[in-house]
Amino acid sequence: MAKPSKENSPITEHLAYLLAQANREINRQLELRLSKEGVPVEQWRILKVLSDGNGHSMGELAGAVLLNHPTLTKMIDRMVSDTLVYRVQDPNDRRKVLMFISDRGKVLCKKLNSLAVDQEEHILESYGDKSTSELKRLLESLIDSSN
Amino acid sequence: MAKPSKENSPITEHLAYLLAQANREINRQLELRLSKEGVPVEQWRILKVLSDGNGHSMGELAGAVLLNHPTLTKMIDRMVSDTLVYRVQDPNDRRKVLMFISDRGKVLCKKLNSLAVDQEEHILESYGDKSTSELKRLLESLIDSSN
DNA sequence: TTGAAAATATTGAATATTCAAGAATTGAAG
DNA sequence: CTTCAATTCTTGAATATTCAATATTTTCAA
Repeated sequence: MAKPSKENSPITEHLAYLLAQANREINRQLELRLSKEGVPVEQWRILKVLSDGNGHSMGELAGAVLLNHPTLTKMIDRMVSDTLVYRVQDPNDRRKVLMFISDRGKVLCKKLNSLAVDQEEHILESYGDKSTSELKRLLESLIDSSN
Repeated sequence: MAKPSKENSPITEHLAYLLAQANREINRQLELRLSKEGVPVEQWRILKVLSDGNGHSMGELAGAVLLNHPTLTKMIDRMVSDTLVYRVQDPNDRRKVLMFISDRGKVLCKKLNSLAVDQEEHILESYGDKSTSELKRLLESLIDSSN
């Protein structure tokens, strides 16, 4: 009898595929909410990271918001035009640029946060409290184990 | 005393962010393996879906491999140039195009499958059998509950 | 049967992302 | 000190993706 082999297993059983599918779906829902303010998900992430009021370098930001460096530069250019954030040269290391959130950025960020909370609550309802926190735990540990 | 509010929670605690991060990491690893054959992840998915030998319409494929329609068309154009797949007009509904995998495509798909299995095994080792299957179960159910 | 609406796939222009190279600054070895 | 390698960010060209419009075929109501 044939040994059960993974080589023929349908793509829908692969972890990589399930992650892509779930990510796509949740992201789509979030995008839909944030589009009420005309803001892409990445910009919300940027604002959220900067909303601690501290300066964050481009490299740091790129890692935090899951964008590569040149893409981030260009997105930040747009956000600077929209006066949501601003650049300051790091006085301690002039290779670096420190990004700060503006007052306008803070106001927008608050609105976006509440839209995002709406979504999380919607997930909690349809998916369940228990499952959600368990899923988060497992994802964190997967990310950990991948470094 | 302050009511604990989600509005200030760091971005790293949002389900959408954890999914994006995990997806990014696992996808990066898979990309790295498949790059040995010079094939992007999406093309492997396409080959895998087509490897049942049946014809699949573009719309069906687009859904299955998580690409939107025009992007898929252009990727298929490249794969046709590489003689990995070919188009046949659906005789029953001539609006549709049925995609088939070629012999060359099948050979490549086998190699890619084994590279992908390598990765899944690597995950099983570092992350654990139990966690992996539990994570898959939760992801499937999240995807279900989102429809 | 006919004609309007829906479904399917492709195309081209607009937009976004990525890769490779460049500019500026720092670190550190000799 | 001086110089060379490493770090950080930006830029421009190449590539890829997306949006809107188009072409073709089917469906279905009148």
